[in-house]
Amino acid sequence: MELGERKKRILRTVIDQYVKTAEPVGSKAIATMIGLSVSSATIRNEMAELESLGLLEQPHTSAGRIPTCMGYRIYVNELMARPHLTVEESQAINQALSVRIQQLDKILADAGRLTSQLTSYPAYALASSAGAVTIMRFDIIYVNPDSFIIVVMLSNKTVKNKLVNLPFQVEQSLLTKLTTLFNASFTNITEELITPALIKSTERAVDDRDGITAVIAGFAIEVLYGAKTHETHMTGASNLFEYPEYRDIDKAQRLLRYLSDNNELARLPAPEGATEMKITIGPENLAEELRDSSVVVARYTAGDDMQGLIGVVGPTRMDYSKVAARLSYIARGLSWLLSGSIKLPDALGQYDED
Amino acid sequence: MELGERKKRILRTVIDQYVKTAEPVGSKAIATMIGLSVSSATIRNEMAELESLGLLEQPHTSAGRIPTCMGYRIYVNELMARPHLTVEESQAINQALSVRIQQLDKILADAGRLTSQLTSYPAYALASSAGAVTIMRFDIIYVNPDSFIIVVMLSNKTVKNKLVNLPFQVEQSLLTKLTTLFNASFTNITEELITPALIKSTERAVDDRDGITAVIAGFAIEVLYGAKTHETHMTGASNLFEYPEYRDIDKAQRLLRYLSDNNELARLPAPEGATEMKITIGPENLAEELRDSSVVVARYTAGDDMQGLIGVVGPTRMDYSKVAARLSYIARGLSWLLSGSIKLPDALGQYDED
DNA sequence: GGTTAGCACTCGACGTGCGAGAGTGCTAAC
DNA sequence: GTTAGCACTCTCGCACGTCGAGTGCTAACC
Repeated sequence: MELGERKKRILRTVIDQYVKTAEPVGSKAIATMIGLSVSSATIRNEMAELESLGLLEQPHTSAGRIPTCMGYRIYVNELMARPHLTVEESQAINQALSVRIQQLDKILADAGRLTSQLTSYPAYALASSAGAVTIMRFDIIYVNPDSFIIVVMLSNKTVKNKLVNLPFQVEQSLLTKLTTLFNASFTNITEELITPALIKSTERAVDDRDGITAVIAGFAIEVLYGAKTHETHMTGASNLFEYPEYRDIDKAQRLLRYLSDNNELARLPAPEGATEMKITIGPENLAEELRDSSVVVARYTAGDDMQGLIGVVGPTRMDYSKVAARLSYIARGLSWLLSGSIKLPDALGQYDED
Repeated sequence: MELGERKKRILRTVIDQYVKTAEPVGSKAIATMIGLSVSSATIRNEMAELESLGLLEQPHTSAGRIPTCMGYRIYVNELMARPHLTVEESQAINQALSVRIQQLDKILADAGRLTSQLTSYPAYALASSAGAVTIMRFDIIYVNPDSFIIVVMLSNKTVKNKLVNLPFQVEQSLLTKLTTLFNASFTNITEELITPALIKSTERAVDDRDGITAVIAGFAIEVLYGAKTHETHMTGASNLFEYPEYRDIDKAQRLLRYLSDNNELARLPAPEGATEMKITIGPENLAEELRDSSVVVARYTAGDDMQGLIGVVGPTRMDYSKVAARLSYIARGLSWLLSGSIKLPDALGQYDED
């Protein structure tokens, strides 16, 4: 697609203006805004051509023009300004992210909230582990005769625990024996390999008649199962209402319903290959519910196995350049934070697109 | 408030009907629905009186009547049917609750989702611990020379852990010494009592020059801090749009924004004293955002220290009797589940009001 | 005294028509 | 290639008239 310089300028002006006002923009308005000293009639001719190229459209005959999804696509790929964050903005993000080293889920929720606040669009964050997760080690802590704590460390470097209360007493020596056996037989295997047969044989080996072996094995299965599923967070959904495109209740409802379904969230578009960020505009989205919305999503990494996405959903009339810049910065911040570094660097660099 | 039998019957019919249709109900409709063989004119006279008592109102001169908040109050206190759940319904709830014994937060999220599904209103669940939480025991698990796991057990019977990776090596003997010391000095005290001085003196006692003591103490503080704050969950917000009273975008937005603020959720009405359930209608709510909505909330208990609320928010035109019955059942189910019982009883009993 | 039929009245919902305003496409001149 | 001018189109908001539902009131009835 080869566009003349002036056409590009007009397209950009239409988009920038439409993003701000949500009103179709007319030739006269552009003529005054654009630096060039040409009349509105000239602009009209250019706009008519842009329309025949499929980049602009008219909602009805006598209104101004609005960008089509293809127009946004050109804008995102070629035209969009790449605003650097101001010092204040990046400091605010750094500060928000570095407040407290917490569990992954809390960090994710915070990052989502932060993103939503900074962009004023709904934001989502999700984490998933790349490969199959296994248990790397078991520890069983004897608390008192009728309770103990199971601690397991997973291959993705997370630790889970469970407090078990028994309606009867248990010997500390049994727990010691079980610890050894579980570390020998239940580590480095996936959930499916924890079979009833394996549990039974372990039970017999320690002469456990109370089902304690089964309790521990059950916890192992539960933890492995939980690690397979995605951790998702969604914030700022009510921001949607700020935008006139969602004044239509039914439209808003459909999108909100879609976004509050965690399974659907996990299926949202993701950056491919080595790219850091992906922008999906309107009908480019696979999900029916998103066909007239856009998604901007950035990837962050957390150690070797974990990786996640943080994204923003909004109308196709989205301030792509602002959102992309902030999202990119936050994703990098998350990567820093989660790869174990304690402090954020002063500058994380700026947003570069695909 | 002494109402004649017929007036009560009319009020109840108006409310039942209005809850179903969201349309003002007229005298003629009532005359046919109600069993009594009286004409619409009689009903009109009765309704005029009910209006002057402040229990009904007319949205405009020539429409039917709708209940006022005071009308709902009377209904809830005196008139409302107490439907028992059908066997299928209670079985569905039992099954959903007993699927899997998980962490508290997961259970809460599930219970919220369940409530929302069963009532088709937005639901929230929150847990908070009654008294001050302290740490009851510390365990430190040596994993390898540069990492270890901290496990703490809290007075509210929950267990938290953290995996620590060090940029240097640590002696197993140091960790053993620290375990003893922390169990001696950091148990049974609240967050405020973990002072820099206490940390410093522990550090000196074990000759720790690498700051490992501070890491462990930091985790203790973090855990105690986290235990103080409320765990809140909100589900099914998009259900709100089912109801015509929230077709007004601004109204819906205000409520949604309010409900997505966890701090505000924690301040919602709660049952007082020994009552199990509380219904707050329209202007009875303190929060401005809830002035034209209603809240039904039930209490559940989990062991000695923990207690929580599970509630539903919707229009004042709410099916109070259905919601109350389901909520009560679910709250009891939660209490059972969280007090350690493995299996739900077949019947949890039925809803009794204050 | 409570109940009922009849009737005039009120008010919102809905459809229609009309004028204003904005912005366009086209044509002819520069 | 650019510009001014003009007729055209379409939306939006407003006013108006009609329709129907439901009421309040009055007078008659049991």
